[in-house]
Amino acid sequence: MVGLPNIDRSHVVKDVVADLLQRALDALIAEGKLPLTERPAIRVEHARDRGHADLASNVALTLAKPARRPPRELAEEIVAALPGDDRIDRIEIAGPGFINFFLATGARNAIVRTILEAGATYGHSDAGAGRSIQVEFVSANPTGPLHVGHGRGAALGASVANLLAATGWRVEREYYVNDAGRQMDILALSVWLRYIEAHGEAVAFPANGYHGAYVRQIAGALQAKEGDGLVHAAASVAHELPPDAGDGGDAEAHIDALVERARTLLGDDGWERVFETGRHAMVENIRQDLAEFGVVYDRWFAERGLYTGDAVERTLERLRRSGHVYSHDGAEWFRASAYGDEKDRVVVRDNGQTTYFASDIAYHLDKLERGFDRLINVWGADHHGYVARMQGALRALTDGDDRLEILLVQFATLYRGGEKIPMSTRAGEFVTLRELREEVGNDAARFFYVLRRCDQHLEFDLDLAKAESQDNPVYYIQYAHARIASVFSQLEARAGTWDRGRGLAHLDRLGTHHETELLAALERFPEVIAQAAANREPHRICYYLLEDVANAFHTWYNAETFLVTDETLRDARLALVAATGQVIRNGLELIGVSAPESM
RNA sequence: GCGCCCGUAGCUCAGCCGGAUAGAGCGUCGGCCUCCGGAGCCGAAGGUCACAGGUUCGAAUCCUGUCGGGCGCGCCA
Repeated sequence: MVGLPNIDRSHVVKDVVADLLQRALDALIAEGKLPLTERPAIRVEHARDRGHADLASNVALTLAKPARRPPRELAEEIVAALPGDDRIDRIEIAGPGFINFFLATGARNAIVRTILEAGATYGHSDAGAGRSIQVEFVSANPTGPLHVGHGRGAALGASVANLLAATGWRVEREYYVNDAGRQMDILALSVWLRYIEAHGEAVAFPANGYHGAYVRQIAGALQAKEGDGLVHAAASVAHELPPDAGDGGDAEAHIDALVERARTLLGDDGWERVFETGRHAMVENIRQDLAEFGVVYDRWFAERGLYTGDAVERTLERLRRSGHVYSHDGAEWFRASAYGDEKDRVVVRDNGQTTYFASDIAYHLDKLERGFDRLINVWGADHHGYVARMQGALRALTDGDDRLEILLVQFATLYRGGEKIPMSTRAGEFVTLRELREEVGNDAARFFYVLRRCDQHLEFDLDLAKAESQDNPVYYIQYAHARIASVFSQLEARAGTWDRGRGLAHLDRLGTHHETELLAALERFPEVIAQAAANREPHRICYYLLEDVANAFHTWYNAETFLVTDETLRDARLALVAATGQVIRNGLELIGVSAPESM
């Protein structure tokens, strides 16, 4: 993916205009008419309101101050110095000093050829210049199936990764498997309790254990692998444990004691086999779930690996040496407050155990050592309290370099029949990603998840996502694509063929209002991708496809017949139809949604 | 109490590295139409951009404060 070709943009009218303005300014500066020391950056924008213009520039406004001239007067002078171009019909100066360009009919037609020639790469660019970037996302603890909240992180992370790849970054997608903590011990314990329960050794299930049905399934797998070799009598398991919450005790103390008991009864080897069965089953469950969702990783990084080696200790030692970690009150602290965090954070507890934060720093040091130019983490918004310390740690490890970016994803709420679906992790009310996918389909799920900005709460309307009507935005876009395929099969049914060369040779036959609108939308695609990638905002792709492309296409389709008898006109229109299909496919690809030929 | 995110049309949301008369879909109201692909097409009404200051030639957009909503503030993971 390194060295994506530089795309020739001489056919993109917006760039043509920017170039003309640049030349006009250069000329004025050379003639001494503009007292500017540096060459100003030119900005040309698509006019929001077509009544104003097709393209507009505010250079005269921004230059007014440094040039000490009234903006309108400046605009007049720039316009007078503009070289001619037959793609521009006329130029006006409006409002406080905008230079408005009205394009000649057909000025944008050349984009059709560009799109058809670039095909699947149309819209891509090389802004990333082959630099490397790692996107770490989802990274849910493998203690249960993914739920709908994780789905949003998955859809966002995958789409952002695609956007970066499309803009010339070398992207690596990674899942950090938190398989080393106490929660994993509790999963192993839960599995084992269900396993002995299936052998008639029922122990009261702990309040803080994992109650989900999937635990019994894993217990079944354990049974298949181990037979009854790991069964212990219920009485020996429950013997003299501190009381659980239901018996007026402390749920945490109870379950920790149960874990210890299981370890003792099973021995290191037996415990490890139970643990590994649970870990493996859950990681595979998640991997499979995501793969079905179209989310595939380059690497699954196991937290456990940090402990089998000396990564955590090595990281701490490095921070101690550089003075970022100090001892206090029997614990060791990372000097997070030096990097804008509210306070310093413990990395080694007074009992000698390292904290989760310590292994997270070690993990991120590992990322740095792998040489990524940039790192992106996608986190649930409930983790925002960790942003400052994590970025602080990264700066401490890189001498102040700001290489880690964290995208926080707000919560998603599901609605069915206008009613909010309650979402707690309590058994029964838990909505998994798999259930959601099965109900609305992968396409709708991927689309709705990234439809909103990630820092916006998401109201996910299940009924709308399932609707086969044009109210459903995914359907509306996919329908445009299917319609395009249908136009060509319709042509075939009438024993006609599309002469692509003739179409491209007669693009000047395009020029109606609807065609011009559609052409303008297609021309904008590379900018939309560039901006979506730079801001990590895949929702822009959704809105672009929906409001700019699909809408313009449907409107055109409804207004005009493509399959006319005039062959040059027909072939030119079909070229535009084909180009539209290409842009829709490319856009949907970025957000992981399929582009069906028929629906 | 402190910190982060968000307050835009009746509803759900775009627009936010400052730019002209703030947009879309749904809903509401009024007209057409059944045509390559199926309730579709065209149009209208509807907004002090939460509020108050500030910066600027120009603010929904940047800064400060207030109010409202969400989330987070362990030697938990």
